[in-house]
Amino acid sequence: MSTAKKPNPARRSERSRQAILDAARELVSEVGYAKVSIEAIAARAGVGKQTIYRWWRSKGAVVFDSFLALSEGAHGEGMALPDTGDIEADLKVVMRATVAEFADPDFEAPIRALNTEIINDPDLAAQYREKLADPVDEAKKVRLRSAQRAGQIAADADLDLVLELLYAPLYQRWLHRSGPLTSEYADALVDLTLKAFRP
Amino acid sequence: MSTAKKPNPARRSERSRQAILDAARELVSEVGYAKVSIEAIAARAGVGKQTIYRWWRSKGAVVFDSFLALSEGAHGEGMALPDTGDIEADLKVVMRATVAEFADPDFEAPIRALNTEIINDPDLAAQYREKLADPVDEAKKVRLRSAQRAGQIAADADLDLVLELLYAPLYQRWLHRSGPLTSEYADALVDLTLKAFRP
DNA sequence: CTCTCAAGACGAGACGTTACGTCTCGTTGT
DNA sequence: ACAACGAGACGTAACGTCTCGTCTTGAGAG
Repeated sequence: MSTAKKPNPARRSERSRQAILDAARELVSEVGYAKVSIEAIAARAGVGKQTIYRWWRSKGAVVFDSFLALSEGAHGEGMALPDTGDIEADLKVVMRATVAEFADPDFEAPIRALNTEIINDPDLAAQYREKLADPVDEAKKVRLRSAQRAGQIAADADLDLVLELLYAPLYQRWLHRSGPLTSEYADALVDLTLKAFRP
Repeated sequence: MSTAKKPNPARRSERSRQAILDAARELVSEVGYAKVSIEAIAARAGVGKQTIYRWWRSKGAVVFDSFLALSEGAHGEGMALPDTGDIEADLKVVMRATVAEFADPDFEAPIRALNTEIINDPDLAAQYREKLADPVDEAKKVRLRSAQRAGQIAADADLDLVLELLYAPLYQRWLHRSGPLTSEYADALVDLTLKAFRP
């Protein structure tokens, strides 16, 4: 029997929750993830430390939630990929957009922070996949299935594998800073992946 | 003009250096990277804290060096890949070995710790590529060039791209715990990559 | 080639600081 | 009313700097 007393979520202060999430996001951008402390988040949010410890189990969880809140609401129909009937062209558009996104310095710090936490915390990793990665991947798979029906991709292709071949090299190059992320690189990945999964 | 006084490396105590590196490696295995402190390393090594701060600029740098020391000496001819003339078979052997390595719990903690540091410290990332990744990649490229001469891989293939297609999906799957790492998976990556780069 | 011997790296640990996570306090809001 | 709240005190841990003597070492003297 766990003696843990559970706070009542119904009485939770939405104002404080928002202030904490905002403060966390701001601080990560300003001083970098490693230098952010829970005390600093509490001070910036004008909140008692206990209010943070009551609802989150670590700094990583707070920061993770603050990022999650950002991309919420983007989970409607707006995330459907373009479908012109030309899978190569459509994928290149999407991959080039991803490259551009990774090049934005404003995304650099938060995404690296996110990855740092995900690597070391299986719980957060699961939450990340469930709330962020899986929905986005599913949207991409919708487009890939359409390509399968059009005979542009092998009908028996493992779509998870397709996505890995497309995105993992890009992701690794960015994470390790092991090479330039250019439009040409994005195009090359699309060409190679389509060749690998050609019917 | 930097006013920093530089310690004289010629007078450095090799005994202390080794003790620190050993202590760091042990502690990471025992309690996990996040919970390792410089004070604990110093205590375990029987060394003054200043001796650590004198030669390393952060905990990450110490731990990184301790891993680096492990794989030193493996940089001879012993790291050449098998070359039976059959690139598919040879790559599958190597990839299956990599999968097995990643599955070893003893490697789990150190490699995740290493990646945590590399993501957030461009300096360590550069050192990692120079001292570890590049030499290993070069050995793999030797085998790939042999395959190119044998007409098993397109002569104009970008070998860095070949390696990324092979390893990045594996690496990402392990890092994010987003799927099982099996021999079948390793084989699939080899098959797909070879198809993508077929002449 | 051996013998000094000062420079400086060393082990130990004190120091002030920061942040941790827990724990009261009154206060506020539902 | 009661539980979550803002505020902040508390003991602990580790930070990075610093000052002690002590021990090592390499360059010059013999």
